[in-house]
Amino acid sequence: MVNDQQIIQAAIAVLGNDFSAPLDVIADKAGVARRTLYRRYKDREQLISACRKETMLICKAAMNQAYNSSQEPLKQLERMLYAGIDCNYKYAFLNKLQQREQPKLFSDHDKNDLDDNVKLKWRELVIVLQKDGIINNDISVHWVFFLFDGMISTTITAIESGDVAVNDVKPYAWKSFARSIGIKLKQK
Amino acid sequence: MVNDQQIIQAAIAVLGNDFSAPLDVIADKAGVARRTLYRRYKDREQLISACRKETMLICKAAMNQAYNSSQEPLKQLERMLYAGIDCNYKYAFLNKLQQREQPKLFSDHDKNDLDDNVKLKWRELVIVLQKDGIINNDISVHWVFFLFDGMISTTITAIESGDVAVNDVKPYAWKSFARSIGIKLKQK
DNA sequence: GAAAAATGACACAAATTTGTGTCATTTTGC
DNA sequence: GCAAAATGACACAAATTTGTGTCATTTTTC
Repeated sequence: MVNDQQIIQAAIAVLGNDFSAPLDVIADKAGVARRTLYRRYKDREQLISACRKETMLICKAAMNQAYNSSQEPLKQLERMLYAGIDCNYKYAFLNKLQQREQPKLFSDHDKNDLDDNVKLKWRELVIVLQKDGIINNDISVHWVFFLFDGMISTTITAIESGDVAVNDVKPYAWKSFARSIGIKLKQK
Repeated sequence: MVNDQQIIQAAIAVLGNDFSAPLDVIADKAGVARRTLYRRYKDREQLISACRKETMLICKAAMNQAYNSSQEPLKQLERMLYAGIDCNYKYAFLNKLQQREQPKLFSDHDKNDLDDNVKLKWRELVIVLQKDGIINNDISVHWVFFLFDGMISTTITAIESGDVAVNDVKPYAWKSFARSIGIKLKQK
C-alpha cells in the first residue's frame, strides 16, 4: 500500500526541516506504523542513507535530463533550474545532509557523484554564458551558484506556503533568477 | 563569562537548522555546561521562548531602524535587506519557528508584532515602488516578498559557507535582488 | 480462495535525552 | 580580600526515543 518511495519521500520531507525529528513523526507522515520503518530499514541511519541515495539519484537524473534537453546554454540553465525546483525539498534535504557531513568525510564515495557530473556541467554553462557577456561579469561564479540554489529554495518555500500558484511560479523563478544575474530575456 | 545573549545566539544557530537537536549540542556551542542552561531557563521550551523573543526584538529593531533611516523607498528597501542579512540566522530561525507554530496558533500574541509593524511597512514600500514603475508590475507583491526572504537566506548561506567575502556580499545581494524584481539601478 | 508476505498493534529492553540535586571551584560585586 | 552568586562536574530519576519480539489481521500473489 505504501511503497518505499513514499516512505523515503516522507522521511526527506520531515528530516529536511528537522533532522533530529523522531521516527514516529516520519512514520505518521508516511501513514505507516513505526514498526514498518524498521522492517524496511535496519536503522535510522540506513533510512537516512536510503534518503540520500534516492535524492541524489532523482536530482541527478533530473538535472542531467535538463542539461541534455537542449544545446543552447541559456535554455539548459533554465531547465536545470526547473529540474531543481521539481526535485523540491529533496534538494533542500541534500544540502542539509552535505552541510552536515562536510566536516566528517571530505571526498567520499557517492557524494561527489552529483557534484562531479552535474555541478561541473552547470559551472561550465555559467562560465560560457559569462564569457559571451550574457551573464554579467561583475559577479563570481560562486555567487551565481548561491543565487541558483537560493532561487530553488525560495521557489519551494513559495510553493509550500500555498500562497502562489504552482504553475505560475516556475517561470517567475526563472525570470527573477535570470534578471538577478544580469541576463536580459527576450520578450516572448 | 558567557552571557544570556551568547547562549541565545548559540541556541538560535543550532535550532535554526536542527530544531530537535538535544540541549548538549547547544551547550557545547555556547561553551557552557548543560546544567547552566537549566539554571537560566527552566525548560527547553523556555529557552526556545527566549530565543523567539530575542530574535523578534532584534530583527524588529534592525528592520525599523533601516526603515526609518531614509525617506527614499528604494533606499529603505535596500537597508531593510541589509538588516535582514545582519539578523543572520536569527531570521532563518524565526521563519522556522513561525512555520512550526502556524498550525497551532493562528493569530497569537507577539508573533504578529513583527508582522504588523514591519511587514506592513515593507509591503507599503513595495506597493509604492510598483506604482511608480520602479519595481516591475508583472510580479506579485507576494512573490517579491519571497524573493526578499530568499535573498536573505541565500546571503546567509553564502556567508556561512565561507567562500564569499562577508563585506562584498551585501551589495551583491542587493544588486541581485534589485535586478530580480526589475529594478534598474543607477551606476554609482 | 489459500498460502505467503507484509503490516499494525501491542509489549519491552536498551539507549538517549530531559530535568534536578549536590558540592567543590570559579567568578563577581563590593 | 571576602562574601555572594554563578558555574562545572558529577550523579541520578523520569521521560522520550530507539530498536526488537510476537501475534492477530490485512494485503499480495498465484
